[in-house]
Amino acid sequence: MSETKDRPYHHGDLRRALIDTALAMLAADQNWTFTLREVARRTGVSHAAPYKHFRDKGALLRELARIGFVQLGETIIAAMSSNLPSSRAQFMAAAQACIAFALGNSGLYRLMFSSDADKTIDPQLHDAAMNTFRILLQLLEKGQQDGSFRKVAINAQAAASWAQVHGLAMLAISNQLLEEKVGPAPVPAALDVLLDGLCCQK
Amino acid sequence: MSETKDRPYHHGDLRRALIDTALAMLAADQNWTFTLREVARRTGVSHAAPYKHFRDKGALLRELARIGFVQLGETIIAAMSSNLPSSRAQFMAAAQACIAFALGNSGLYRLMFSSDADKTIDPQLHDAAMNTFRILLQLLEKGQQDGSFRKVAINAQAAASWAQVHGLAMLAISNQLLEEKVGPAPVPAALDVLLDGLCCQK
DNA sequence: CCTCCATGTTTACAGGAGAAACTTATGGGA
DNA sequence: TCCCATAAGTTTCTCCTGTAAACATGGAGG
Repeated sequence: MSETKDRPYHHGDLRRALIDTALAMLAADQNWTFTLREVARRTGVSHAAPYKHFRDKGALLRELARIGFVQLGETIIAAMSSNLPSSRAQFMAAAQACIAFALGNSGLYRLMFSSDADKTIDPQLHDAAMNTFRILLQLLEKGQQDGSFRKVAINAQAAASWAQVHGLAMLAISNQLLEEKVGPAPVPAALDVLLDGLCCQK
Repeated sequence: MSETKDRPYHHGDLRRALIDTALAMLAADQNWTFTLREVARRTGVSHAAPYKHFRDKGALLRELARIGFVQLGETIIAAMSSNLPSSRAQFMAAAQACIAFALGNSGLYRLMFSSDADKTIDPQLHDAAMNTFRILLQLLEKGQQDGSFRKVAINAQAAASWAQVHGLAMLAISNQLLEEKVGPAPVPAALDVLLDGLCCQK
């Protein structure tokens, strides 16, 4: 049959193909209401095939979220690696990179922090999220050591920072920072409020 | 027929009954994966009846979220109304009340801020959320006037505070504040970090 | 060369969403 | 007073989804 090349019985890397399709759909409509059958259909495969690679739709979503955390981590690290003068500047760059990522991939970002990406039942996802979180911890530690940040319980600072950045990202995604007539650059302004509490010099 | 009293053809206030059932289910399993049919079933009504009151499941969810915002607002106001010495203390009380509400109604709280409660397509929901947000704005304004808070663009402070409190609430809900071995009282500690940036006196 | 077994496919079924058509009370004119 | 328009429920129907089970295929190892 001439279709052998077009569609060999064994796909080769269906798992990856399904992920790519789902990622594309997620990016296209910025939500994850697509059905597993639709993903299979677009990947050109029978509707039951995905079950050989993912226990259920949730497992696929968690894998997407895991990839998202890896990408976010890379994005943040890239933003920090440019030669920046101070820890404060580095923090600002990292936070803004995170928020930019959220804005550019709002569907994926929301999925990453949604209850559909339950980290308590997926160690791999949990680890990926933790690794990204650790970037923040290391930045805070360095900042405390070089005298930029106040020497307070590191976890309180981490919780405050993480909460702040994530909260801003979510507000930014849902347009709440524009609609309410916040100033021209609400994100750095809000981050400055936090950094004023974080940094030694007022 | 003897059933007239048990189940009159017209329910009386089915809309309210559906909301109550859904609210109960939301509280019971802290998620909103229930089906509309299940809600109808438990309310003792045919599966199509809810459509007379809600366009679809989303409409019901948004109404639940709206109620949640009203309740949250009342909770916060109650927490602030106790005689507190300073604006800083009042802010702390309001923030902690918000986080306590989130912990005590994690399903509802997550729904309120999820994409399933889309504020851009539901003016009533949007207004309810805005009203609750306004409590924070007023508190910040008062704090700036009485000299407690720095006189910075009010919206930057509001965005920072809102993001912070909401972020902490989400972290608290998903147990991320305990698992990562944060100190004994991570929430006030993190809020102190923010308040240090907010307040005039360091 | 032949035979497993991972990877696909087909078939089957229990629900769910929602539309349409039908039924029942109820209250506001004629 | 009667009567019917209408709001509020119900029944029925169609399409779709998730998921399980049984079957097919072909590539890699003995």
